[in-house]
Amino acid sequence: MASKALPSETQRAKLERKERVILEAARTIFVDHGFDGARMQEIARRAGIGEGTIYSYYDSKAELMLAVLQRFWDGLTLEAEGVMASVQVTDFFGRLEALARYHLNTVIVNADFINLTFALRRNNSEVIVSRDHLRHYVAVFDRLFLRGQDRGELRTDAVLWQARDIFYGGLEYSARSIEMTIDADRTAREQEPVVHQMVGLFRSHFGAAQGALVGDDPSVAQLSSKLDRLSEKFDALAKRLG
Amino acid sequence: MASKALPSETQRAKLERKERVILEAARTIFVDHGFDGARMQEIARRAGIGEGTIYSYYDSKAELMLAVLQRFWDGLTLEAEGVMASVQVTDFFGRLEALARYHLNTVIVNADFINLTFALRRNNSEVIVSRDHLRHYVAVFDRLFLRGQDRGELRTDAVLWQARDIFYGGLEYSARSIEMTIDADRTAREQEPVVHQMVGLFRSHFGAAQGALVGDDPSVAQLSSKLDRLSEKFDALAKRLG
DNA sequence: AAGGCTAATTGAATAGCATTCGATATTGTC
DNA sequence: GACAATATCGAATGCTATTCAATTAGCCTT
Repeated sequence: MASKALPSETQRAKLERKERVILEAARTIFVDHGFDGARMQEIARRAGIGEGTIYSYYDSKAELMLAVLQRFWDGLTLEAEGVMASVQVTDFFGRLEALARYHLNTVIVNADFINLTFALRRNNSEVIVSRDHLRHYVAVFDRLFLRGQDRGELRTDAVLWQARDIFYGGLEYSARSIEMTIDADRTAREQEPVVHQMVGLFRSHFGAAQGALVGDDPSVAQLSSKLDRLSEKFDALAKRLG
Repeated sequence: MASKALPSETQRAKLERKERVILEAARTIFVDHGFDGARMQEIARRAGIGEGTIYSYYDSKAELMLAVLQRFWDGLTLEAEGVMASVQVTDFFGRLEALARYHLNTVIVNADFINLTFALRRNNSEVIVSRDHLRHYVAVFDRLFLRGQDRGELRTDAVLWQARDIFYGGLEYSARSIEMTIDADRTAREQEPVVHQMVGLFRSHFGAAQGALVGDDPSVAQLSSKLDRLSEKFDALAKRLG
């Protein structure tokens, strides 16, 4: 029985290793040539196996791509969680800043890949990308946000998914803009302003009263000045009383 | 000469009509089946012409797609400009709301198509989608924003492209979320909250001091309670005075 | 350790599709 | 009406994902 389990374990390990080799090769070729530009022959050659062998691991090119994407997003999720675990600050906005910085940079570096995620969606009507990996990835933000609400740093009436859409949507679009201008006017837009912009936006729009330091919020400034005036009147009256 | 120009005019018109027919057919097939799923044969059949004829109008399937996209975005731009022209309100936030409502709805209705825009980008390394039509489209927002700054409704230190990325990025992501939940939990997320959220966000984050009226802002609530306490103290003092 | 059984691997054969091209039809000019 | 130029056609081409019959490697039994 032991002699049965051990070789089978080895066999499994071998298959898994080969699977990794295929995924690695596929990833490289897909990134270099895009989905349609990638040749199954080249992927097979790079993985050091026969063309047909790939099809005993994945049913089609699209599914292979899907597996590559799955791996990619899982890696990102792990990295994002790592960032959240290692960042020193404990307040919501500090952690949000770290996440925003990580995400923006990631999106810029892996732009091709992220585009492929959405490109695949429509390629074959049969194959629709499972959105689970995306859900899993954005869950990092969700946890942070809910914790922020629990700790009273965020408005309790703020809607999670609206905030999430602003966060990821804004950063993704910014990444696109940054890319576009880099090769358009050769004037690279910087990432840091985008990060700070996003954090500032969360502070002023989703931040709770007590924790928020909304120095630049005009409506607060307005009320504040009114309050100051009232305070002055009060002091004047108090002084008159002696 | 006149006899020369007139028939040539007719001929040109004829060709242009045929071109429109091809584009119309291509659009339908692309929307139905996606880029890879679309068969040139089917497009030809639908347009009522031979397969090869398409290639005397467009050099390749990708370029045909490009032409379809161009037409699509130009149409959207015109519509968006129409919305801006016909909306009654003149203040920035009112107009922004109209634009946001139009854009969100458009993105949801034409989701497939908009995905195709970005999907094509990578398909063949030779064919890279011209981003001009996108630039043209977002220019509607740009004009509105700059006008808002001129009129003193927006902070003058707000950066146009950052605001633009938040606006379009947030709405696009929201559209995706809305789509996903519609077929996931069958609980349709509504569009209106997203629109109001976006306008509120612009008000609190990009709005100039004087114009902002953020009634539900908790930081305001906090100041308000301070004001109440001050008011009580005031009343107490006044009573002491008799 | 040999033999047999199962599962994995291979690459040549198949099939689907965009694109090309020589032949055919249409249009415009005199 | 005939000639030139232009537009149209769809069968032939070429490229590539996918299949499959043949071959090999792994594992178990005796």
